[in-house]
Amino acid sequence: MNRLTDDLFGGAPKLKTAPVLVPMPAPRAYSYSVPDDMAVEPGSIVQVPLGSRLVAGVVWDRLGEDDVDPKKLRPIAKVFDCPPLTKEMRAFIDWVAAYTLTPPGLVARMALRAPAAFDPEPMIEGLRFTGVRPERMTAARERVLALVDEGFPWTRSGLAHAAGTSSSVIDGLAAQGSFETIFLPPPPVVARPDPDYAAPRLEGPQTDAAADLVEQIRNGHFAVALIDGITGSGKTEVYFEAIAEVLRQGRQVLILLPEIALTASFLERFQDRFGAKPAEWHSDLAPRMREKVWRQVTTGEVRVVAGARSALFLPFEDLGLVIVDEEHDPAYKQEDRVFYNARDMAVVRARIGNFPAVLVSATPSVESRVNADNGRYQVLHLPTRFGEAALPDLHLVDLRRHPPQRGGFLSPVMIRAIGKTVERGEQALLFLNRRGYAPLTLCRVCGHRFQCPQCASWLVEHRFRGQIQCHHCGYAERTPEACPECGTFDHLAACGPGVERIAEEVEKHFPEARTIVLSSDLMGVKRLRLELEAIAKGEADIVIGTQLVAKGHNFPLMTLVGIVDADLGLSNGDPRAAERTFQLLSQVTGRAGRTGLKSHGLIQTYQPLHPVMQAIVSGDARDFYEREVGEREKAMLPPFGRLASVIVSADSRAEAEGHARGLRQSAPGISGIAILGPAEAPLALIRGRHRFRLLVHGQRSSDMQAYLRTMLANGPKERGSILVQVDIDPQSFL
DNA sequence: AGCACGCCGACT
DNA sequence: GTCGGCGTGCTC
Repeated sequence: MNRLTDDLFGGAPKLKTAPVLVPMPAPRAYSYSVPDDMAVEPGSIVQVPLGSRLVAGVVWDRLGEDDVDPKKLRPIAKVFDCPPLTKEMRAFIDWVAAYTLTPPGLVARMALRAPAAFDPEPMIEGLRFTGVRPERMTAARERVLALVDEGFPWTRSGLAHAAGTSSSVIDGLAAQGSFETIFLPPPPVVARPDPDYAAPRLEGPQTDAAADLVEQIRNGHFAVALIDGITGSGKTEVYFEAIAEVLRQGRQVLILLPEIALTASFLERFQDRFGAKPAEWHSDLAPRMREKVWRQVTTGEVRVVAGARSALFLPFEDLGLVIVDEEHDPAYKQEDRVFYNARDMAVVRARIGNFPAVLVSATPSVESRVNADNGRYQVLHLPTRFGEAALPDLHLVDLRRHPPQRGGFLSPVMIRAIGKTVERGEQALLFLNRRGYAPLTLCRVCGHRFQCPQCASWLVEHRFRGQIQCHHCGYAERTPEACPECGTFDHLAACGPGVERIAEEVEKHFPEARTIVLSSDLMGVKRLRLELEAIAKGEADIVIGTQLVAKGHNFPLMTLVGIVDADLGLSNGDPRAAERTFQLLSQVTGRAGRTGLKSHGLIQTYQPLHPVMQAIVSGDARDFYEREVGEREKAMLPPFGRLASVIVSADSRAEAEGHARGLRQSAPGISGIAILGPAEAPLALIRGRHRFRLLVHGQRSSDMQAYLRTMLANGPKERGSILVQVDIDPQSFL
């Protein structure tokens, strides 16, 4: 008995029905009738009428309680000729939906993000030589027949092109019976990677780590490994061996990367090892390519996908391994529509599929570190650099002892180091994680500060563009010449540095040096790639960059890395500030020393004793992580213990901050407040329009609720805020 | 989420 | 007189 077949009419004629997840925020699947001549099974991808339009949906396992009026049932329009979603994929979608409190239809929609891909790609028309030679021979015909003699099929235009003729020659031969038309399967988007294409280049601890991973793959069960290795230690080469083993088993592999790390150089590295590129999956893939990749992933034709977080929802035919590279990267969090952290959901995907997951980072997230300490993850440690690479010498520059000149932001120590580097013909990288010229502008006459009219943040001056901009909401206006408050001209003062201002200072000290600013607002991705290539070739002496210089690219001549303001970001109230700063500074200083040249890092700070600075210069982060775990416990951030807590949710960070301020004043029993984005998975307990969560923890949750009710009742922005008391089990994703 | 329906302001 | 803004409500 087909369990999808429900007898809705007692003795009346039987009507086949099926539950279908539709791309809509309904709490459960909808019922559709199945035409007599149609066969569906759980996982079938179908087209159904919904309101006035046709949408793609998935036949689901169960309907749940069903009280829908049978008269409302509409028939499934068609079943796509496409492999059904596997049982694992369906279980994954249900799990993610339940965990993130997202309607299952919206999660399923993420797996169907390739509009026209559900029907098979059309076959390619090809020609094969029949052995029949034409009565009359010509030179052009001769050339064509010489090519086809080997018996392989050709496309009509391909053959004409290869023979240097027009396609009418081919048509003429076909009319003589020289060719038969055959249909060829569409070409694969990428060639099959060969696990034994190039021998692995492994040494020392890499060999053991790779052997451990291969062993895990051979066991073929769920397990999580954390590759914890410093920059340049060869982490990629190690997980490539795990991939090779999965390929030998004939199963598929998913490599998750933060979008920005999906570079040509990564794909080339993969190709060097496996003889073919992985298929790419990210948001700006051309639609046609997107469909092909989706299709070939479902059929198993594509064996390895390298993708951004959304690739996690691709319906693999037989996934056998998931890798999460740069697992600490905040880009894994999706904070719109469906809120999830792809790193955590990758672990869930592996558990449901009963295969290994590998998390990779030079600076693991505190969450992963805790999971490793608790024995949930196996740690593979790579403590040394690979090959020629040597770690840069790192030194703190105490800005209290070596202050910059008046009006400047670079310490004399830093300026001397830049000078020596440039003299040697090497490159210097100055890192400041702040776009624009100055983060705050004020009037020296009346004290007016330029503030965004739409939100509350300061307007940032962008001198190259002649604008002042809000980095929060995107508001921008031309830089005014006079103070809008008191009308005074020429008395507006720029406060604090941005990369543009550092460039100005550098140009003053080194007028002959070739200086370039790399900032996301100054160039598109294409332009950026060109600039990065030019820099790698030595076409710049001093590079000044924001966050985007932290990732990926290697600069062989880069022997000095200078952090302009290492303290930036430590004081913004984010409970993860120290961890983020540590990760960012590690990445940036890791840009130096990738070749044999001796390299240095100078870190300007007012807090040389801060644990982040100590961890960075000592290269030993153990104490730092231990401390961070303690701080997290105090702030009640995941992934710790089971807590009785209260969560307030708000529509914006500003609103959440307002609530936090109010709470600190009005509720003395509070022991911790943390403001979280919606993808903090274990806290994904409130849905709706609310975008930020304020997790408040106190001695007694009933007291907390009372405080919160009072505060929200009196607050000016209470609209849309709700209260929930919850028990959180932050480890529940395992 | 998407789309239709519905009720009030500036324009061919 | 219409085009079009986005508020409200519904979809098996």
